[in-house]
Amino acid sequence: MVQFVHPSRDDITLEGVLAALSDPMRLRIVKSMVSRHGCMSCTEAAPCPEMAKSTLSNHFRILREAGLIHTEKKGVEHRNVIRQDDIEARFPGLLRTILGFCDEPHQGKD
Amino acid sequence: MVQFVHPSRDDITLEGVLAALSDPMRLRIVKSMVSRHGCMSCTEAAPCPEMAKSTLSNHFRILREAGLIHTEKKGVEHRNVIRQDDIEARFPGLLRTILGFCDEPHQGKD
DNA sequence: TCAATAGTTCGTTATTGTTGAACTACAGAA
DNA sequence: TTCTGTAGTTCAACAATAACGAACTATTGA
Repeated sequence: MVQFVHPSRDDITLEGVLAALSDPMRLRIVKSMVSRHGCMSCTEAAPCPEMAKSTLSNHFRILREAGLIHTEKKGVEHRNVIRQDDIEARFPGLLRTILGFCDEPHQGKD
Repeated sequence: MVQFVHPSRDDITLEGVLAALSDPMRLRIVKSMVSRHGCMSCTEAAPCPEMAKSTLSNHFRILREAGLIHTEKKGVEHRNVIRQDDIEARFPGLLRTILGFCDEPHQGKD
């Protein structure tokens, strides 16, 4: 089963986005997804490996329901993409501004 | 007594600011303080009159400890000012960007 | 079919938010 | 000075949310 809830562009709220990004772990998840600019599985985007799977899953659900990421099933894993266009359309400059201030996590920009 | 805790400019963190602003009530408090651009007592800046004093007090404490506002005692009330310069120095454009998206609360800009 | 992998859901525990009541601090009046 | 009213804070209780491990589902490959 596992139905993914994705708000439409217009249903993305400022409070929702800020609340989702107010958690350091989620901020790092989003940051690495933006710098990668492509799909990432939940495990790939995990900010630290010792985090419980259930906690990670919860963070992705929050990001998803805030409209920050789009998730779809691809085989055994979930492919997550940042909804950069939607966020930009809704709150121009917001994501860029916020992410510009947080430190690079570890991504190698291969 | 009542010692106010104000982080120094450098101790203001992005997560702290985002967490403080991720609450709709606090967002409205900050918004009205910015548009007023002057001191406001806690009661003046209250987003809705039916909110419990203790809740309001807690919101102001969070904003204060996040470095968003500066509070000082003035007679029987507390004068709160937004630390716009500090936030701007630390995270240029952040406050302006965020506040630009949230609706005007009610302030009449007298 | 069986085992392994990627995530989700559930139940428990810990942390945080909300509220009314009691408290502190100050201002003005008597 | 003392008394009263006002502005906020602190405290204790309860409610909501977050983190975790364990059990579960779905898919892949042997």
